[in-house]
Amino acid sequence: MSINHAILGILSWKPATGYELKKIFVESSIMYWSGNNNQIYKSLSHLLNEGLVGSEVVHQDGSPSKKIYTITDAGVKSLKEWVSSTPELPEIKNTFLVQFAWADLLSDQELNDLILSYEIELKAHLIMEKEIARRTLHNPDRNPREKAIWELISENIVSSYDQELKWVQEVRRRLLEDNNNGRKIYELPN
Amino acid sequence: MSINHAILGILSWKPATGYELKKIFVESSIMYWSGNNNQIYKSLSHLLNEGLVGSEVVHQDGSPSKKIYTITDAGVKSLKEWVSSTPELPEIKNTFLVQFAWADLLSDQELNDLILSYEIELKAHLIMEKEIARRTLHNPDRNPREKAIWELISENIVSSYDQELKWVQEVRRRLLEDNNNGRKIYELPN
DNA sequence: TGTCTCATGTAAGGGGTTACATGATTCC
DNA sequence: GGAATCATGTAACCCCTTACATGAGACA
Repeated sequence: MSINHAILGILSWKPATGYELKKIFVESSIMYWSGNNNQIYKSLSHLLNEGLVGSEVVHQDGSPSKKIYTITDAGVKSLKEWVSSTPELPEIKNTFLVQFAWADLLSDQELNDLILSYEIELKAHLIMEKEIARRTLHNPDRNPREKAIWELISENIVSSYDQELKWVQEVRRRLLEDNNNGRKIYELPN
Repeated sequence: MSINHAILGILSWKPATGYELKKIFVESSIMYWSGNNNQIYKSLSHLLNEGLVGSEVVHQDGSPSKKIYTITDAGVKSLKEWVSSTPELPEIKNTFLVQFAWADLLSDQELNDLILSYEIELKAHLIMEKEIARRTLHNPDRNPREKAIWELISENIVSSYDQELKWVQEVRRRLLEDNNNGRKIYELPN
């Protein structure tokens, strides 16, 4: 998938400017990548060339002029085609796991610090995701089917970070617990 | 993190050629991205310039000559620094969720097909990941701490795909179950 | 005075993919 | 005869990030 599809999707809700699209991307949990000017403005002019969106320039006094983009029938058709195309697997790029893979280079103290800082970041992020989910859920313009869909999307995101947090806590428990009194240093699983 | 760190990590186990590195990347679950020639050979010549690896050309008859890369002391130092640096959050780019966000454009039949094809892909991938995990685990060259680390890494990966599979099954249950007999169409959670 | 919001864009560069090129040997 | 393995590399091209440029009005 590319940013083009995501933009068509957002424009299928309502017309928007590049600036508004950017805000939606940045605040989104599922499309947070792509939230930068370069791609958005490039993609918009590309979609315009392809006839998938139309644009109208609106002059304002006080603020700069803006270009409002609207999805065309061809755009809706292209969006629907993409939505029903065979999905890809999620791409999980967890660089902490790569660091952790060579964590035996570290002392117990350094390893503890590493795990702890990951845990702290995860906790903060999880709170943020829950807040985004909470805000996303009460949107009155949705039919019951759409409501169910967005509920499931939020559950997916929150539970993935939640699971990662549980995992890192398990890591700490297994690798570091009782290191100081020397009873069971590396407790292995059943 | 960049591919440079991952290459240094692999070379910290034992010297290797670009070709061997590529195989390790491709077969790996945590570094499967980056398994392409372009990056590997570029990165190797960059690491060589920086003095983090050394190389030795070995001529063979029957096969092409190869360059065996070895990590230097500076390389080990740089690796250790990176390993103990503050970790990043995982980057999850789940394009299925973006498709799913606009799934209300689809009929029940089309939505069912979409969900089912995602489920099938996930199942196949999960089997593969479990197989990789199984093979990864019995490595005799590891001390107890390293064993525990790799066990935890495998658990992380398998459980993340496992959870995704459970989620998609829950999606199907909530959105599509009993659609045909019309009793409860979109059952909402408690 | 400085920062924030609105608003559109460009420049430079890193990261990553797919495909191609070469060429001998081995296996089916 | 065709594909796979070993082995190094290049070319063209997306995707994506960070930073910069411009410029008015609002707010502290």
